Amino acid sequence: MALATKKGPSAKLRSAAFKRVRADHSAELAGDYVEMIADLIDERGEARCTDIAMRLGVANATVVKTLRRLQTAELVTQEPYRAIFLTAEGWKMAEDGRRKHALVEKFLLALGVSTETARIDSEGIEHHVSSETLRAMGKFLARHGS
Amino acid sequence: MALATKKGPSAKLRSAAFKRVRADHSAELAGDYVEMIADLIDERGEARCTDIAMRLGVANATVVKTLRRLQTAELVTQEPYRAIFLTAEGWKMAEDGRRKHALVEKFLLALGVSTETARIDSEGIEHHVSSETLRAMGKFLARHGS
DNA sequence: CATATAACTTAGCCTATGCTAAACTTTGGA
DNA sequence: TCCAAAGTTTAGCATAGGCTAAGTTATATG
Ligand SMILES: [Mn+2]
Ligand SMILES: [Mn+2]
Ligand SMILES: [Mn+2]
Ligand SMILES: [Mn+2]
Repeated sequence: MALATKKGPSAKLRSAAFKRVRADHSAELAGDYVEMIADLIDERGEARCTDIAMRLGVANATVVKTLRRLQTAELVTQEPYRAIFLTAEGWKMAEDGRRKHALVEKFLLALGVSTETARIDSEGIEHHVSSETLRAMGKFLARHGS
Repeated sequence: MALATKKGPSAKLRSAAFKRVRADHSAELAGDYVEMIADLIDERGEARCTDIAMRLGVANATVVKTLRRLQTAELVTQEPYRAIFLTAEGWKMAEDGRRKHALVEKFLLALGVSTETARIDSEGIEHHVSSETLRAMGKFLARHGS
């Protein structure tokens, strides 16, 4: 068959995209947690398991287990039955995440979607936006949107 | 503390975003598989485990196991040691996915990012774009870009 | 100041998604 | 034709991220 076989990138290059997605996803939960913990500390002075569980829409026990991993990763500290704190590294990750998240959300708004949709879609999209794309979104915002 | 406490959406509303992300993620693998199977069938006449494993960058056994789930979900059919086929539902999902994926990728290009970055970022972003955002991207493409 | 309630933790379970190693089929060449 | 290589499947393992139910600690209030 002498079909044009317009072939895309090599298998090697192709797999790079999926590897990036898998890497994004394995960093995602940690990013959302530290961002939320930072928000809770700023908003109400402290972050507690229950608030995180509420906001994420998962069971309390799930939060407890995840926090253990974040402790191992040196992103948070916690004494039993006490509030949760961020390490320096945790704060850095939270702030990077907030910046990126806010930019993506503002970008979607500037693109013309509703407040609700921007809020919801940005929660997933934020984790897959490379720095190059983030810059492009920033430029768009500078031209259009606020 | 009489801080302004500019509070965002209710916890209930907030959790909706994370629930959407979790739902997106649980649909994601199936979407990527059927899209890739459709591509392989179109490009080379048939889809085999090995090709999928190569392109995804995972082990063969992982693909075999995932295909079992997709069979249960009635998205693909397969006889032992034979090529993989899509059901009618599988083709529909593949085509919807291709449309969305292509639009997101073209949108990123129109936004000004490189071919490589558009290809890579769109692989993750496509799964978190609501129909409203997709429409907004379509409008942007109509104005700018090709 | 005692105790009921709220918050937190533990235990035990599940599914999805990954891996390696070993076994089994298919198939193209010699 | 037959057999080695390529492709496929199975078995067994691991981790992440969910859940419920039951136990433990802290705390607010009567
Ligand atoms: Mn997020
Ligand atoms: Mn994602
Ligand atoms: Mn896709
Ligand atoms: Mn994808």
